[in-house]
Amino acid sequence: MPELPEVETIRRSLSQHILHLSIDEVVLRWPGAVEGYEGKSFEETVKGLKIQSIERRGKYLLFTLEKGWSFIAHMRMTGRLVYHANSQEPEKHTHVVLKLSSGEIHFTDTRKFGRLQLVRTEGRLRQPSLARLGPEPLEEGFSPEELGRRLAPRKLAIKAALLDQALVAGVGNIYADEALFRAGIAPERSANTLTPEEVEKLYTAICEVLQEGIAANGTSFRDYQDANGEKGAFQKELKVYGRGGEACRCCGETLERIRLGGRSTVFCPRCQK
DNA sequence: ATCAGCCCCTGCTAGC
DNA sequence: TGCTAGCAGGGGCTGA
Repeated sequence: MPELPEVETIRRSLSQHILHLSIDEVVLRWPGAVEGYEGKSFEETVKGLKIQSIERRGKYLLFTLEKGWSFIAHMRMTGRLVYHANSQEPEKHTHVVLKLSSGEIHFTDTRKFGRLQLVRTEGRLRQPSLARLGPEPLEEGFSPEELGRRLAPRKLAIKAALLDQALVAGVGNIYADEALFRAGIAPERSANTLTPEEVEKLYTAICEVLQEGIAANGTSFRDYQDANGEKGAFQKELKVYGRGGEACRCCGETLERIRLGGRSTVFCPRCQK
């Protein structure tokens, strides 16, 4: 599940290879993987355009092309963007191949939830899903005070609140569970019941798990890999995610697994209050 | 405005 | 062994 650290790792690894290369040919093996263009097809529109930059916003990757075009990629659950220096046979679930002036990018997604969306560069940030994103947690503009202001009117479970991309961008199921464990906060707590001290702890925990996640090149729990096909290492650091029924690494208590916000949630009933 | 619940999709696993 | 039901989940959408 690519979350902020995984998407950032993909961005960095892709940037090593494809900046300033041109897209010579697009092979659309499953048309449902691309959306958002008008008139000419995705293939015709991006053909011949150079890739000028790759940025990240939340869990989205933003590719700026020439002539005022950009495309936005979202991996959702199982999406991968892998660079191959030499031409490769597409895998079973490779939906889009971008053949570049040197090498090619394969967009592969088993569950077909991921998307590439073509937009005009200047309208990109007004694109609805990007426009509603909350602050970048590792940049200026996110602080304990800001987090507290955003949690204050919310009555839903703090775990569900952290998954809301409008609250803070880029946190998903793995890092939400890990951050709540580090902060010692029970996931079912109503968001608006956190004390200022707890909000501060949560803020610190979110920043730490994301930074450590990036430093480890992400978490490869199931499918995730970066643009070089490399796995991450943060799964070794996970304290609660995916460990329901096992012993807490901190106190030995059996970790509980519940559903919150439609997502499986693991926490320690002794360490998290 | 907020929020719970459903849907999309495939592969894996538990259970019979 | 071979089948099916259940589960995994990000975000868009619907309806309360």
